[in-house]
Amino acid sequence: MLRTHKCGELTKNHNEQTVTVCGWVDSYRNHGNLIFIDLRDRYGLIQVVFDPSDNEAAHKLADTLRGEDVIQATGKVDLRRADLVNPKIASGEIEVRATDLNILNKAKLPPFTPTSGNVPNEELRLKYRYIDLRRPELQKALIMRHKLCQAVRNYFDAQDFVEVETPMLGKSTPEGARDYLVPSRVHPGAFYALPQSPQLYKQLLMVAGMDRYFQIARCFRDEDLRADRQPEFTQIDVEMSFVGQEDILTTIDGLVAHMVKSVRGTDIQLPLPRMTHAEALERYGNDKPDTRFGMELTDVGSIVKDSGFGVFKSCIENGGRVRGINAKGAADKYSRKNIDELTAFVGEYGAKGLAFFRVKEGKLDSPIAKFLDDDKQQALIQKMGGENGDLLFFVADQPKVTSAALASLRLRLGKELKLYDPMEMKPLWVLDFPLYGWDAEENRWSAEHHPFCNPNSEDLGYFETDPGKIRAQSYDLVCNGYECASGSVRVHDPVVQQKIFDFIGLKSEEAELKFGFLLNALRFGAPPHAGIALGLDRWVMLFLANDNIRDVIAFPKTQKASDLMTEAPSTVDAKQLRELHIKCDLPVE
RNA sequence: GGGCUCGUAGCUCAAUUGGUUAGAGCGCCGGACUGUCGAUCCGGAGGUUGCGGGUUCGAGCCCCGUCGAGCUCGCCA
Repeated sequence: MLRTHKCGELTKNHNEQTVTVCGWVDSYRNHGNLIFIDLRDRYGLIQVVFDPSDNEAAHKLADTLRGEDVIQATGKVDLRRADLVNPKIASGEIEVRATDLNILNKAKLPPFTPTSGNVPNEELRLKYRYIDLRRPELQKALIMRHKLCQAVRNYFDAQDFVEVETPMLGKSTPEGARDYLVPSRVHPGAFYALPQSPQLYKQLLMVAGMDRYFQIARCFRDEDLRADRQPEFTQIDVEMSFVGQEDILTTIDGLVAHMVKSVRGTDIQLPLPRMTHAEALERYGNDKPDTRFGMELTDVGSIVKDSGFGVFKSCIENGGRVRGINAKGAADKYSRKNIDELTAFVGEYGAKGLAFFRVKEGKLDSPIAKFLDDDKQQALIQKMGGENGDLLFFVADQPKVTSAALASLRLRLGKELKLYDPMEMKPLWVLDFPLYGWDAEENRWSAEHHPFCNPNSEDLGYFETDPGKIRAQSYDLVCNGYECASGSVRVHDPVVQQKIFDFIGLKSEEAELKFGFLLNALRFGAPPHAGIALGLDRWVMLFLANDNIRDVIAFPKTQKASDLMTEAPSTVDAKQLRELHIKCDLPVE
């Protein structure tokens, strides 16, 4: 060991002890005859003092120290005089009077100073990620991530779950996200796919009788990225046999409570609230509601359908809806210009306009208020729960557009008006998702969750009449507007599974080819089973109240899925390609 | 694939309507200094304004293209 103590662990209890510490030079203050170094490691800072009367050579060497140099210093821990205590750092009551200095690695001038407080642009941070990761904030995120994983493993282990590793090199399957492919050298022209999730393997583990499985599993999806999406991410993957939906919900309720307790030290009330998919869409406009604040969507179609405002009226006549939200007390906080910006904002979701009214002296104040008579104005104010000073927004459009536009507007206003505490966590279950959605592009029904999800037994009659009405035995766990877990009761009957493949237009030969192993397994004694997967990255984000997934991943990729540090992906040698029987057909400019 | 924002010194940013030699703070280099902790003081170096083209008497600023980063719609069972 090159050190006897960590920088951040020294306290006044170590007074008079001779210690050796190692770390990075965080800052230096050179007074000529007296040199102060703040030495940093993962655990904190300690001030090291070099006095020529302690050791002239060490003092002389300390004169050359600069930021981010890695050093080893030996000396006696000394209580600081009361007037010299630095309350800003944990070890501020003490310092190390160095009698020896060893420069372990003289650092080049770094492209940025990780602990200066001004954070450089992300491009630079990602290129020099190893320097960026010296920032205590990122170290905190990685440590929390580790703690969370530990809590997850403890929770499941205590309940007889077994963590099983499943293959990274698997089979490409239709449905779902685009696969990352890995060419096979020994099977010319054939490819493995990296897992989008261990979905099929975990079901096969149930057939194998593992009964209770979990895995902290890396998953890969080759789709366009977002602030909360990386091409490779981590799932807490769970599957159980001989259980139904209720058992999964209860098990995961317990897991969430355990995670919150482990990370935050606080208790969360169980069971977690539940809401149907239909209710979420109606009240919040999306299937992942942020329930930390109100401002729920209100339908005012019945009031405006025969009003003098043509936009509202014709919208209703054409099968659309008029819905609105009430930004309490925001009438003076949004200028005409701000509202124009909001109009453009909802335009991104297909809304052709954004009607707004300020509630003023008990009436509506707006360029379009004149189209609504007194009775309608009063009815609107009442329905929206309007009070003087409120700002009402309405979108008149096709139902889906009103949902999407108002859901996003609500989130934006909630954030801008600071309607919630960013540290608060409000998880809830969203249940009764539709099993199928109409895929206009492919002109067929397709599975909303995945094709292994069991239909709600009450809805089987809709297969022939109205497939969009079939509810799935699936469930999402939503927290603060993020989908952070998703699962379902699986099909364990090969006949039903075949029927579903038929229904989504997967020809039986193709189903046999792509999923034959699953259908086969279901024929060999498959227990009823159900499962779920939690997005680990998103949970870490939630616990840190962070909205950027890259800040909770040690080595993340950019939006174009490249690694700025290693410069992956990259071209490879012609020899490698030949071995893989691959020729590149690059796009021509 | 579409929309929007950004790119100026090592870093964070500024630069009036398109107008002289592109500035500041931090950092860096040299010097001074025995109690600092965002040390202080004195001096200094540091720029192909991402790249390419265009408009103009004149471009960091306007236009077109391109590269990169971010946000987002589509996409993500």
